[in-house]
Amino acid sequence: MQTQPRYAEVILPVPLPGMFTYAVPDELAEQVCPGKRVVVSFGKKRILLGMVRTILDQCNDGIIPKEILAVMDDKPLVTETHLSFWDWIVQYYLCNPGEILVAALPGSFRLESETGIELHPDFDGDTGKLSDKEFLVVEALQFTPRLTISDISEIVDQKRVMNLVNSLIEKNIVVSTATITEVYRPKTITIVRLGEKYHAEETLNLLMDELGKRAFKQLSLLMAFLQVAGLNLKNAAIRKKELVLMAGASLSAYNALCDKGVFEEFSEEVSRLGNFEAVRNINDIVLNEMQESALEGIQEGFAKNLPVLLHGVTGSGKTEVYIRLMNDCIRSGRQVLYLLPEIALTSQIINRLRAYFGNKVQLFHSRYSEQERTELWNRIVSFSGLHDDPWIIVGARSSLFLPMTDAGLIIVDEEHDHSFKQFDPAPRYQARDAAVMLAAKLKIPVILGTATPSLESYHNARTGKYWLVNLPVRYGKSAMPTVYVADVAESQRRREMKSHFTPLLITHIKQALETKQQVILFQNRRGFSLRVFCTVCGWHPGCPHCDVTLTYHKYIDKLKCHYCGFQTIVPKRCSDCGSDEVRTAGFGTEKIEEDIAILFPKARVRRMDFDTTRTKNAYQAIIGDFEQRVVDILVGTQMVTKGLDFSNVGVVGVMNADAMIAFPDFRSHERSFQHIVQVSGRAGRQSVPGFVVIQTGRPSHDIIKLARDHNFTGMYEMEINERKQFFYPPFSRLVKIICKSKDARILSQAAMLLAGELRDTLGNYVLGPEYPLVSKIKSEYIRHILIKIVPDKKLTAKKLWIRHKVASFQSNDQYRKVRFVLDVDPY
DNA sequence: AGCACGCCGACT
DNA sequence: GTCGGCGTGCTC
Repeated sequence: MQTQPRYAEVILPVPLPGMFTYAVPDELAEQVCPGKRVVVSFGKKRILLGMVRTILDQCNDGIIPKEILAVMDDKPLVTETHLSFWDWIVQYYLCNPGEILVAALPGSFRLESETGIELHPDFDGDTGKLSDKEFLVVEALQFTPRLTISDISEIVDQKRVMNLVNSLIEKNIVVSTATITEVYRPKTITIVRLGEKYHAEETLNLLMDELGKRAFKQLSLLMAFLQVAGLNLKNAAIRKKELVLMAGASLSAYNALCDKGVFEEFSEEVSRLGNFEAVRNINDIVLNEMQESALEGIQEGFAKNLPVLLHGVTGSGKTEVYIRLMNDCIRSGRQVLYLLPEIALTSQIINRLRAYFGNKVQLFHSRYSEQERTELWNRIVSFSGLHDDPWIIVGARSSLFLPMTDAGLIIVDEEHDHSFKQFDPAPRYQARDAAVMLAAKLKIPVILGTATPSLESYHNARTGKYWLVNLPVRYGKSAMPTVYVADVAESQRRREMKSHFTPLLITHIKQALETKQQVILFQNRRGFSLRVFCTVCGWHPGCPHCDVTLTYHKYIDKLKCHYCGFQTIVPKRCSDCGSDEVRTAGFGTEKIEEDIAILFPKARVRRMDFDTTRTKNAYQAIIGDFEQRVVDILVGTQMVTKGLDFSNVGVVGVMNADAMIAFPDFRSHERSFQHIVQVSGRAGRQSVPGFVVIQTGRPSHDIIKLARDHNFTGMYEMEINERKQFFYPPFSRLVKIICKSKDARILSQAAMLLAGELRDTLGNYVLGPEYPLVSKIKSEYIRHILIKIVPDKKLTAKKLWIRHKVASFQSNDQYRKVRFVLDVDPY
């Protein structure tokens, strides 16, 4: 016999440590349970939707709990396992539970109320004793039943409005209300049917004669309807939009027919998530010998209950292996979660998966609208194993929080990718690592797949924590691409460079275009784009709010800051020495796009970078065009390096490998290797032989040679030794403390002092404070303190200690203005 | 994070 | 007086 819940610990959508205890009123006792949302009052005015985490039968001393006001859900939205996963993230990544709630639930599930006022039911309409402003408010309330505080602000054109509101409340003229409204509405479409009267042939013929005399547009609407309906007059239903479009008629003609009762409108609920038919059979997938043995290897790892690291070279056919595993999982009645690092990749993979699994596949990522997310959540919560239920979720890192009730397999593709780590805002979690933890909690298998494993994962495989499976050969007839290293310095000396292209790269591009093959050009950073500088004194305009040089954007003919969005016109004169010798230099994707168009005027060039992929479908459009071969040359940033699968790429050019390698960061070599090998992997899939040209000023650099030879283990051995020697991950764990303040002096002081205090206990495991690469963003100065921790049993305790230390330091009166952000396992 | 409260300077 | 600005403290 279970006792009645008396108290509940509730997670609230606020960035505060810990949870809040609320009393469970008797009438709600049967409904309250972990994983359901509840309405509670928080602070003086706020009404919030929170998530019940635990039931308590006692309440801690010293707090007077308020009562839960209402329970929002019939059944838990989130399972106990997922809630315990949330607990883990809070503890491991040192964030607040509320931050996870915000990251996990679609906005519409955690709506916050806005306080408002309504007319008091007993108000007699006597406005005589009111001030002018009070009168304005009361007058407005005659027209709208409810006003929010900000509405009132606007009406009386005054910022502070509480005095006014309070006086109205005291006079019993208005009452204050706070309501929670759920905003999710299913999407509906309008369906048109033929009015019953016209089901009979005679009436219909009469009508047509009638319309034929003068109402031609109406007639054409009717004809269009009949054409689609065919013999099925009675039951035919057509979308209003389609019908009007087909007939080329206007809405007024359509409405006229509705008024006559010829057409009847119905509204029908439809999914925002689309509808897809499976067009291919799983059995058509024929795995080669290598893939078969990889599949066996994976199953062996599953049997040992170990996370599996699938190291398959680019183009080795990992996806086919995944599809087989997914199919097995689904057939055993369980769901699959397929994580990808970025939206750019989802659009390609989703098409491949939908061909086999149709509606069973659902996409999910941050560019989904609130409504779409809510619909998917609802469908997942009510998952019951039906044919069209969401069996396979393909998504970016936030899909880890989808409350899948019957998950049976997690796949993390491109596991090495850094965008699995969320940086801002909290929770700053690494989705790949979190996925391994989630799988452990769910007691289900997990695969991490990649052509270039992260050092961390590969180290785990070497030390027996993960199970390693190799897929060392490309699928089908394609061979690994031939990689050339082009010496930029040498070509410059010989004056053979054309813009930023070496003769070697140009030759290969030309060859590829002549044989109707496509080209991908990779330029590593947007930051390396055009800058404006004075040729006399070297002055270059920087952002007034950030510690960066402004970059020139041709399409708007302006200088722009990539950190805060600040824009300004290009100065005609140097503001330092006054000369008018202001020029642009450097090269970004935009510049390359421009230069390549001059070198190959007939080629169709497209650019894929941050600027050209802002909208939800922009990726898909560019990738689609490239797939359809509407584009010959694709110029892009990191986005083009990632797991995209094109069948006709003859040449890949790495425009400048050096900036990547020289990046001041202990992961720069690993990252450069990954980028070069990944982008090279886009070349020569299927039967086309592929070529890669890496342009560099340092052709003898180890990383260049290793990447040229696709020598992953060579890179691993070299880098892992460095990591060991300097005690970096995977041998240590890192916690970065990011210190921010608008006051540069206080910040320096505080960071120095905090680092000193930490050093007193942790010794030289504390590095810094250091100036980060960009030491000022949006008028805020920044310092980093880095702490290395031995990853032993005390890891969690040590992290908690750091958290407490920082919190107590922050309560120092002097350093109130400094904010400290903790980033665990930073990138 | 929000939100209220309280204190101070500016303005009708 | 009253309003806006901003620093401070609290939220079960």
